[in-house]
Amino acid sequence: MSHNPIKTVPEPTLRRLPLYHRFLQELQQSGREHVSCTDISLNLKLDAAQVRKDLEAAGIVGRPRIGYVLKDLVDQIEEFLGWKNVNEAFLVGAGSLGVALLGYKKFEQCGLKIVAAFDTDPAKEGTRIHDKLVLPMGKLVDLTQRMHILIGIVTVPAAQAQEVADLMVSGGMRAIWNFAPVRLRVPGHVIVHNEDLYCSLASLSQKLSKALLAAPTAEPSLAPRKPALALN
Amino acid sequence: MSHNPIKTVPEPTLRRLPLYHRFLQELQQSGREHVSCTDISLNLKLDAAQVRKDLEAAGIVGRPRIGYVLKDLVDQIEEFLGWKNVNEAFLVGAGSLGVALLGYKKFEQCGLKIVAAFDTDPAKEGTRIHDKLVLPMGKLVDLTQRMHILIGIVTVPAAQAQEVADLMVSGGMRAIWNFAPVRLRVPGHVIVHNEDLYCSLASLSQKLSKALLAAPTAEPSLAPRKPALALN
DNA sequence: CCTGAATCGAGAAACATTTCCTGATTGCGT
DNA sequence: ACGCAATCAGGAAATGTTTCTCGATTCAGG
Repeated sequence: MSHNPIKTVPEPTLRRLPLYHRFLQELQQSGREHVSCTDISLNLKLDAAQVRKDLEAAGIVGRPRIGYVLKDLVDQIEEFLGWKNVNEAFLVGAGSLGVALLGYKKFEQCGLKIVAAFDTDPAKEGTRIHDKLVLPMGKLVDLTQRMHILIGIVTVPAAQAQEVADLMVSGGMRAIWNFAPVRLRVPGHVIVHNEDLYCSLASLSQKLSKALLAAPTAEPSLAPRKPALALN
Repeated sequence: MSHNPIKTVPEPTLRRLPLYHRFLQELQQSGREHVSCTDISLNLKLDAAQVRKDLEAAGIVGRPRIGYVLKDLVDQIEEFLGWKNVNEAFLVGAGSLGVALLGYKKFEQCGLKIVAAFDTDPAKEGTRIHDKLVLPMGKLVDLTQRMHILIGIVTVPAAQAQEVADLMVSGGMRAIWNFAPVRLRVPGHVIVHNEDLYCSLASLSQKLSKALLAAPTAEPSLAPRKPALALN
């Protein structure tokens, strides 16, 4: 692929494709053969035109009056998202968040196989979490290199995140999924995805504040509220 | 809604404001009094004009040549995001992800106080996690009503998420922070924020696939790779 | 007090995304 | 075989977001 045959796909589209994928898989189990954009849009409460454009962006074509062949569609979405060729990943930071991620079985169906975890805590060294071995930080760079691991998942506290990212980069990783609330500094060839809960929360709380100003109480609940209560 | 006095702020802006806030707090600790958009943009690698527009959207004004008064700026961002008046929240699903969220101490500084957790597991009932009481599901609706809890956090498996959301809504909650990979169906007056890791992952893996096609190997690492290794 | 540089502010332009519209294709029922 | 309705496709319009440009304001230095 010399001169970019892959046109860049809008981020919003990328984030909707998995939604379609999930719904389509459900549909498949109910024995359907074909599906139209309208079907998808109805289920996900989106605009049908948008669904069509998204699929178009992923290079998927359908047939008038029929829609898309369900099986092919699921396949093509997976292909497009890169979920066919599974990438191995290391996770650093075996705290509760890390443990939670290690337990997400379906990541493997989405092209992500977490093969090991790393942590500074010597007590965790050598144990297994969700069947994945926990190793000491010292081995991170070496193993990343040897095993050609391309994806790193950062679930350490903010203060250590940059340091961990540096190790990942020096081991040759190309993508970092960062759950720490900091912006990592990495070389240009490394992709960083920040999963910053505080940013999400900001959006939520601002919208709630706004909504409460507009309509302080929800539609009156059927049952009258009982006296308030303190929890201790 | 009568006539909207609060102009709607772009979602991207809402998600950048916490970034500014975090950087500004650091700056504050280093004793600075004033800050310019340029300072912020340099640190976060954004466009200065964008920073200015974001602050403008939040209704914040600065002074030419000086910039913004650091203390006021931090205050105004918090005010705008609704982080001043703390909202209480219930978390449902005390699995590892739930436990992780219960441990995020800084949520309180961002207007979110998780006051209790709920879980179906009787073994967890009555225990405390990060100092928060775990209660049985049966008490969710009643307590939500009595305590006027407005925010619910869903950290249960996908299969139970809708059911939990229904309970939250029936108790009078107005906002749901959903970590389950499903799209919840809720009445129009309820705000839902989906934290769907699979959607994030899709974006990451697609970009990585694309990047690997363009440049299969990173800049050659200094040390030659050692032989690959299997982990077991 | 005047000049210059840094900075905000506000509008214009460029760009991205979503929504709308129209036309072409296909299968179904008659 | 023929029309009808469902559906994709592709372009146009509308909307939203980012980037650019220029003028106004303010402080610092001579």
